[in-house]
Amino acid sequence: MSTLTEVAKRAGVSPSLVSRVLNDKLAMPIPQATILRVREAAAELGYRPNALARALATGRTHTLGLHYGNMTDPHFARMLEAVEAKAAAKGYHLLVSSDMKSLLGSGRVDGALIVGLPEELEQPPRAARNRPIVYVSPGQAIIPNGVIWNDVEGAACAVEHLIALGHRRIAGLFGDYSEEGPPQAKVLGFRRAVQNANLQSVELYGRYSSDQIENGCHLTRELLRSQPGCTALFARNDYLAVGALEALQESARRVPSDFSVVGYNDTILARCATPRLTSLHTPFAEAGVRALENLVQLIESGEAAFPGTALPVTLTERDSCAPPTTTTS
Amino acid sequence: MSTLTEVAKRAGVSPSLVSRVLNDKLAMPIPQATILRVREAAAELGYRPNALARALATGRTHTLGLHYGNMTDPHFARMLEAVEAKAAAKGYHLLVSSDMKSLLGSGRVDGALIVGLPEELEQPPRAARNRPIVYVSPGQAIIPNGVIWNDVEGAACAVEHLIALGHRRIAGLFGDYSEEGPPQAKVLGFRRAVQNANLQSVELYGRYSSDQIENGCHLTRELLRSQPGCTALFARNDYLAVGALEALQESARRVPSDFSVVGYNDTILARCATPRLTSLHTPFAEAGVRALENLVQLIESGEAAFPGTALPVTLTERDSCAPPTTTTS
DNA sequence: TTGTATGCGTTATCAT
DNA sequence: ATGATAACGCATACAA
Repeated sequence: MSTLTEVAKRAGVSPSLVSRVLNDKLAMPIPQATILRVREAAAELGYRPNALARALATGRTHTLGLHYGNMTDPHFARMLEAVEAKAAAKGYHLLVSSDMKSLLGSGRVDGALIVGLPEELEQPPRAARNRPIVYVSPGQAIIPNGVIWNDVEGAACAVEHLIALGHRRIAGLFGDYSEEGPPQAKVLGFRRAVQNANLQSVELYGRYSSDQIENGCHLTRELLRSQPGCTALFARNDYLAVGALEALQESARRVPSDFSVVGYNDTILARCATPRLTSLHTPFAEAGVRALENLVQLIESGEAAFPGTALPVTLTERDSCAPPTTTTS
Repeated sequence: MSTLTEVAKRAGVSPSLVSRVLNDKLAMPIPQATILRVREAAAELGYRPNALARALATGRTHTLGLHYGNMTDPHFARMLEAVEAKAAAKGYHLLVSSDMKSLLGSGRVDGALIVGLPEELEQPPRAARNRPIVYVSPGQAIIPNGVIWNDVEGAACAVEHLIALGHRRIAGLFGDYSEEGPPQAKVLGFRRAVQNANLQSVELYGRYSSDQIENGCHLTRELLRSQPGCTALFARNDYLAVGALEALQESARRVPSDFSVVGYNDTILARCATPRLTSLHTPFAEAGVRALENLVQLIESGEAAFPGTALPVTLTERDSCAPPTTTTS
C-alpha cells in the first residue's frame, strides 16, 4: 500500500500539504492546480489513508465498542443491524466484544455501548481513558448515560390487558428467575397489576431444563394441574410463552378461546407461534440507536454524560388473548 | 492513561526495556530484580498498552473484519456468538461492518471473514493490503479460502426424505427466488430429487409481500387451491415453512397427518412452530468458526490461501413430516 | 501558499 | 543486560 509520503513525492509536494488537501483542511486557500495534482497522484497510487496512524495522531479511532450479554438472543441481530447502520451513517465502525473492560483500556475505541441486564451492570466497567460509556438495558431508574425501558410497567401492562379482558385468575410464568432475593422487575409489575385488581397471584418458577421453550412447557403443565381455574398467563419472555402454547395444545385447550397467553419482547417467535402471540414490545433496536446517537454526541462534544432516557414498552396485540369463556365468580 | 515511557521513568529504566519485559521478549536473560521493578511500576500506574500504537509498530492489528449480508437473520446471532468466542480465544477482536471494501483498505483489520450468498460474492473485495479474506457461504463448488455447504444436496435430501415417506406429489416453495436465469441451488436439488423418483415437480415462486412468513402463507394457499393432490412441501427456508403451516391450518389440514412440511436452516423458528418443524440444518456457526480458524492461520503463517472445505447439510427431524394418508397412485 | 519539524505510543535494530 | 535511535503513517503547529 502507498503512504502519504509516496503520494507527496509523486505530486512533487510535501506530505503535510497532501494531508491538508485530502482532509479539506484548507486554512489558507490552496490553488486548484495543486489540489488537482495531489488528488490525481493519490488516485493513481490508489492511496488509502491508514486509519491506525491517523487514529494515533488524532486521538480518535472512529470505532465504537459494543458489548452484548447473550448474543444468541434474537434481539441482538435486530439491534445490531440497526446500530451498525446508524454507526456507519455517522462515520463509525463497530467492534463487538464480550470483554469490554480490556477493550476500553486498549485505546481501540472512542467509547462503548453496553447492552445488558441490570444485574450484569452492577459493576460497570469504568470509563477508562475517559472514553464515554452508554448503557442500554431494562431498568426502573433512569440513569445517566442510559437508555432504558421499564419492565415493571411492561409486565403490569400485560397483566392489565388480561384483566381488562375479564380474566380473574392469571398466572405469571417466570421460569428460572430466582424466587429468593429481591423480585425481578417483571415479577413486581405482575404483582402490582394483580393486587391493584384485588386478585390472587399465581407465580411459577423453576428451571426444568436449560431450554426456555421446554421450561415454559413444563411449567404450564404444572399450572394446569394445580390451578384448573386459571384462564390466562403472562410469560416473562416469548420462549416461555411458546412453551406454554405447546402445553396448552397438549391438554386440548384452545388459545385464545379457552386460555389467553401474553408473551414478552415481541420477538420473531411471537409472529411464528400458533396462534400468533400477543406480546410486549421492548424497544431494543430503538434504544440501541438512541444510545449510539448519544454516545457519538458525547465523544464529539467532549461532554461526560447525558441525562438518561426511558422508552415505553408497548403492547402488540395478536391472536393469543380473548375474554374468558367461563364467567367470573 | 499512562504510557510506556511513564512506566519506564517510574521504574528507572528505558522504554525499550519495559517493552521487552512486558512482552516477554527476553532474548537475553533479564535479572528478576528489574523484571519485578518494571512489572510493579506498570501495575502501580495501571498501565495498559495502546493497541493502536502497537499495531502501527508491528503491522498486526489483531482485529478481524466480519461482513454479513442480512444481519437480521436469526443465523447471524448464532454464528456471531460462536465466531466472537473463537476469535477472543485466539486473541482477536471482531469488527462488524457492512462495508468491507473500505475496511480492508483502511488497515484496521488483519483479515476479513465474509458471510454471504454466492451472488453477493461475485465481485468479492480484493484482498487489499494483501490481508487475507475468507468466505462462508452456501455453494456448490469448493473455492479456495471458502467454507461452504451444498444447498443442492440439502434440498435434495429434504425432498428425498419426503419421497421416502411415501409422498408422490411434492411442492417446492421458493418464494422470491427469480424464475428467470439459472435456477438457484435449492431449486436444482429439489428438481433432481423429484426427477430421480420420476415424479412431477410443482414449484411456487412469487413475492406477495416483503414478509417471508406471509409470503409462505400466500403461496401455500395458492398451492392448495391449484394442486389438491399435493401432500407435502419443501420450503426454501423456515420463514416460508412457518407461513405454510399457517395456511395449512387455515384450510383445516392437519400437519403431519394430512400434509408434510420440511423447512430449511433449522432456525429457532423450527423449534417454535406448531407442530415443530422438520428442517435442514445448515452449518452456519460451524462454518463461521472453521473459516475464522483458517483466517487466523493464514494471517499468522503468511500464506495466501487454504483449500476450501465443504460441510454437510443434515436433516433434523421433528414433527412436521409423516407418510401420506391417501395411498399413492 | 507550502515546507519543516515534532509527536502520537509502541516495537525493533543496533550499539554499549 | 540495557539504552539510544529509528521506524510505523499521519496530523499539525510553526516557519518560511
